[in-house]
Amino acid sequence: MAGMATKTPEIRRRPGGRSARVQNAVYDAVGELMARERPDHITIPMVAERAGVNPTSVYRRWGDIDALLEEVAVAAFTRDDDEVPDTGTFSGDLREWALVISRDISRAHRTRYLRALVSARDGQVEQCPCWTSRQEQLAEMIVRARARDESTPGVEQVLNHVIAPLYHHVVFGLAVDDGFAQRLVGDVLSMAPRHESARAAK
Amino acid sequence: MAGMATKTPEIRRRPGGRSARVQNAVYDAVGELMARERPDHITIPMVAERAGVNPTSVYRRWGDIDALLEEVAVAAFTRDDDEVPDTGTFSGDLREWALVISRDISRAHRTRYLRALVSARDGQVEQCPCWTSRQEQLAEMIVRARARDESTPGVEQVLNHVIAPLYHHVVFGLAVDDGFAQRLVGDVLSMAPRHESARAAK
DNA sequence: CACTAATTGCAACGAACATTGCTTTAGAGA
DNA sequence: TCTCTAAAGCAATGTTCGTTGCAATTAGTG
Repeated sequence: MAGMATKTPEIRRRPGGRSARVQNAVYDAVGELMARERPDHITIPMVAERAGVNPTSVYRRWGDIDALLEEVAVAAFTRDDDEVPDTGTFSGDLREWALVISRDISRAHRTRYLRALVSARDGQVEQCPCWTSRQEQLAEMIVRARARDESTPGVEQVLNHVIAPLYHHVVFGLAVDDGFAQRLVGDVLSMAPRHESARAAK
Repeated sequence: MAGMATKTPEIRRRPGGRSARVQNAVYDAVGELMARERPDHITIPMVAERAGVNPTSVYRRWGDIDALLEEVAVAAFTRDDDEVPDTGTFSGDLREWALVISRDISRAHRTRYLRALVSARDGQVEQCPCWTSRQEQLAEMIVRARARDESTPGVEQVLNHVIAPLYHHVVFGLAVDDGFAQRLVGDVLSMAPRHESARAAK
């Protein structure tokens, strides 16, 4: 599962045909298996059988199970259906934003994918589209708040004290509920803002 | 790798004999392999060969690779050589404590074991001895500080805003250095203390 | 409608892993 | 020292995974 962010989600040469059907079947099969099996116990014959596809096809197209899982994981995380909250106050924005993220990553299959990403990577996990998009959203909220002359924590602080604890809890199997997210937001809002460069604020 | 905290580190029936030699050889082999191979690519024949031991012995004693990796991981994390800092002030204690932990978990093989734990678990990772001992240390520091009439953040806050970010960075492959740990401590010290029950403070 | 190229399915093969019955070794107690 | 027994080694076997050559199918193109 190496090379996560390097592979561009290129369009298949024959989008409407059998290739696409096979790909979808395989994706679905992976999704179903991820819901009930540990990632490192998933094999290509497994997904092939569940997808009603010949294992050879999977081997040829993806090479090994890591590449396949990686591709599906990226696909699962890379959808930008989420919009940046704009409630009028930074605390409101942050609260809503944290809730969305918290509910998102605490869904069962999401947790699996997260863990898969972690265990698969030798090096950096970040630089995945999902992460950078989150950072950009946060930066936007902060810029807007500061334009309103609000005092806000820095990007790094929010990442460290809201995102990190959320992900930590999810990855380590601890409970994550709305209250937890809210408490984190309350904590970070009560922190003294640290001076930091505006590099992350685009 | 399920059942982490359930297995007590029982004493082998023949501590001085061949069993112990085999166990040590296997443990060492796992350690070496963990340093250069992803956990889910490590097989029993691999460790057996490197340990100079018959694979059958490993199969019989540990059952499968997950149980073996789990046992070694616990052994690696379960050593209470760390003592609680006592600098006279809570901020000093916390700083030192964070540094020790930060340096500990950012060592290469430590990172591996952490990731192995994460990917191995379906349920909770916590309740491993290493975690609870950390919590107890923290609680002790807080009790001492409050006995000196210092105002401190709660146990949960420190866990969320110091431990969680540290582990998050390690697990996700981001850089962790002393400065990072220090910044986290600074942040949490500047937070408004939240009222919480004293359940964690023993 | 036919042609061409890509992709899938099929089948056979080799390699690695996992299991089991039996033998041998070595530590512990009498 | 001798005996006993738990654990390790050995060898044979079954299973699953991964690879490869070849035929069949399918989707674009003229």
